[in-house]
Amino acid sequence: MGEDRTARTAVRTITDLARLAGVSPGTVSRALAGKSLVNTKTREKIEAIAREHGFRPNQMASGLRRQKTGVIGVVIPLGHDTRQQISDTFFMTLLGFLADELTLRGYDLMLRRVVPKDDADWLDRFIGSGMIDGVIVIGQSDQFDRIEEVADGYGPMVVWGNHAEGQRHCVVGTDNRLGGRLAAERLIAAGARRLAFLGDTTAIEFAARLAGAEDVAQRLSLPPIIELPAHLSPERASDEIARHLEAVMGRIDGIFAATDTLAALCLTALRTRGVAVPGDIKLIGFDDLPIASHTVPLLTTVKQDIAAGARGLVDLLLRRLAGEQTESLVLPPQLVVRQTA
Amino acid sequence: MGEDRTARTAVRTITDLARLAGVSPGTVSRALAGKSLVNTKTREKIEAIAREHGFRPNQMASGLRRQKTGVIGVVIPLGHDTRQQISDTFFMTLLGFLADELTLRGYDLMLRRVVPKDDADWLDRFIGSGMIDGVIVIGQSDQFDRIEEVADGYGPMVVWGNHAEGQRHCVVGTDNRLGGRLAAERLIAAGARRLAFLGDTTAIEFAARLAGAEDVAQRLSLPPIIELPAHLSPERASDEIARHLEAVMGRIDGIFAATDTLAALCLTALRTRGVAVPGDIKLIGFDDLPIASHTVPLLTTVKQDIAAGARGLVDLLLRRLAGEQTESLVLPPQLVVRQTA
DNA sequence: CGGTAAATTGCAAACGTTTGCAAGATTCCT
DNA sequence: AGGAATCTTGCAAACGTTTGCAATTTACCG
Repeated sequence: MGEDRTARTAVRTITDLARLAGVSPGTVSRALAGKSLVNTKTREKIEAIAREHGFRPNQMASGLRRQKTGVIGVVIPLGHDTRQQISDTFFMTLLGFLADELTLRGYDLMLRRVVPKDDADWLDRFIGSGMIDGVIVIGQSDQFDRIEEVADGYGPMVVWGNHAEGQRHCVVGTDNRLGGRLAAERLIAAGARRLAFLGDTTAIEFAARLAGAEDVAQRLSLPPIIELPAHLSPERASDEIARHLEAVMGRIDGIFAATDTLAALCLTALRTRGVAVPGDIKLIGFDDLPIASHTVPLLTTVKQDIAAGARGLVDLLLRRLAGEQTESLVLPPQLVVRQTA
Repeated sequence: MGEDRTARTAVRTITDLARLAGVSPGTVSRALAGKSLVNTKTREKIEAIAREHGFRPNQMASGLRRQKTGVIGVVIPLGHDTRQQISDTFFMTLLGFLADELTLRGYDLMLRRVVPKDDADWLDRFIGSGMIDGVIVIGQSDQFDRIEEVADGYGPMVVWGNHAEGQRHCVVGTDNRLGGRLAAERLIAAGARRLAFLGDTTAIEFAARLAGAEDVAQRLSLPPIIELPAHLSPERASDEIARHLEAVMGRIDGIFAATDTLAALCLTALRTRGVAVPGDIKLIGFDDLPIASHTVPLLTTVKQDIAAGARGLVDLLLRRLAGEQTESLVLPPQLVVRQTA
């Protein structure tokens, strides 16, 4: 009964709590904030009451007053292909690591997926909402210019993506060009000479991967790499891949897929038409997603260190929040040789 | 130059904007809210100025005043196995669909991953933060009781997971028991008689799947199903699976894996030891993740409709926010026959 | 014990928005 | 033209915290 009575007293606000403790709201605020300006005994009493009633301060009010929210925005721009990242294991895994890393650093994560094409204002709207202290953009998609503009006037932003000479926004990402070189070199070491690149190069990360491969092809005076554009969503990609193979079969002996997902689809398509891998065609992917170690034959690929990427993103963002100027962070990819090349 | 001057006038608050428009803040608020109480001409003028200066109202302040934030919390409790869901494609895909669905309905998404073991207070803390209007819990993990308690005093919560007789919290999920039946029936139809279940049954969803399979085994007077517990993270699971196979090989001819991910690992392990699938052992998974259509041989599995699940979660939550009482939603799983059984 | 320094508290004004109420301006009718 | 009805607008009080400043209490010292 007595317990009932105390439990019944709803104590939602710091003022309720203050009344119960017989002090002023200000004191309660200070006590809960753990500042040293309040008497130890008072603090303990207040903490006890707070615990007993399960009191939690309203973060909205706190955020408004302090002009900071403790929330980091994470935004995934869905480019050309709206359905793109939904199936994209890479981005989702990165998101998982980001959530962990941010939690660890005491921040909450607000997720937003946007379609820039329908909503030119996507980035400013998020930043201007007053809900977030900083923003992490996952993937530049085709929004490089928009991001550059924003970066001029807004500090606490870090982007996952490709690093270009002289760009103004702070980016974390794999050295895609180097990755492309590694991939091409591996294909060639495995005996391939006439290469194709599978993937849509309007995404600048992919373009950079192709460029790296082309570096190698040129250096060795191989024929130019054939581009085979493909969407990332499995439904669409399957057809596209089939058509591409139809067209180029016999003229190539090595395929560099922009993504493990594409590589896996490609592998299936090749098997369907009875093409031996790596016998007739060598194949290499990118990312080293779980799927790469489940295909038959096992997929040779270029690994991105996703956990390190997430750590880098958060680290740089928090340093920028603290007012620091930060350079971009370019992570080295790593060749993982399995069976397809 | 003129443009420079106007652009320079920082207009962050509704009051700034009011001053520029020569009206009171209240009028600006009403104009921007699109209420009909303001003169068309005034509204247009205000909207023009707002657009010109890229004004966005502060959502924190708005949220505080209106006592609603337009944000839905999504929380993933990491149970027994901390690293669990990070690699779990299923949860991540669900999250992606949730993000889409919430955006569509005009809500933002706040993501939190918690380790209940280290933080008994995880759910109340999130709810009491004042930052969210409602919460979606992805996966009951081993927190069924905690969730039940909270459900008694807090309406706007919907949980992804398993539905049990007479439970008090509103849940959306696949009929796991039925799924288990479908799986067992398929294994048996393919010729298996001595079944094993691969997965950790302290997760109640998995327990229900096993229960469904046992229903069938009992009905047909087959020997009891052998349990092979395994973690979900690939690193740990591989070893565990290898050990399990070592122990039971020759005594079973059908494996029901709790998850496609486990099934894929299992398939690899079986190939390593030269066991023919489906020749010597039939195998079936659960979920129908992308990986299921990339293994060799292709994985037979029980499909969960993730998109429908996300839609259901959001729909029920919004109805609860509107004050409605809602029943749980149980989705039918669907057998997808491929090559492993 | 008087007096100063330090520690502790209360007061009240912010943070930026929304909204009930009432005042002022228009419109419309007779 | 006079007055009621309807539109528009402004005023000011919230929403729940935090924090500078000042007032009060306590501790300390000679």
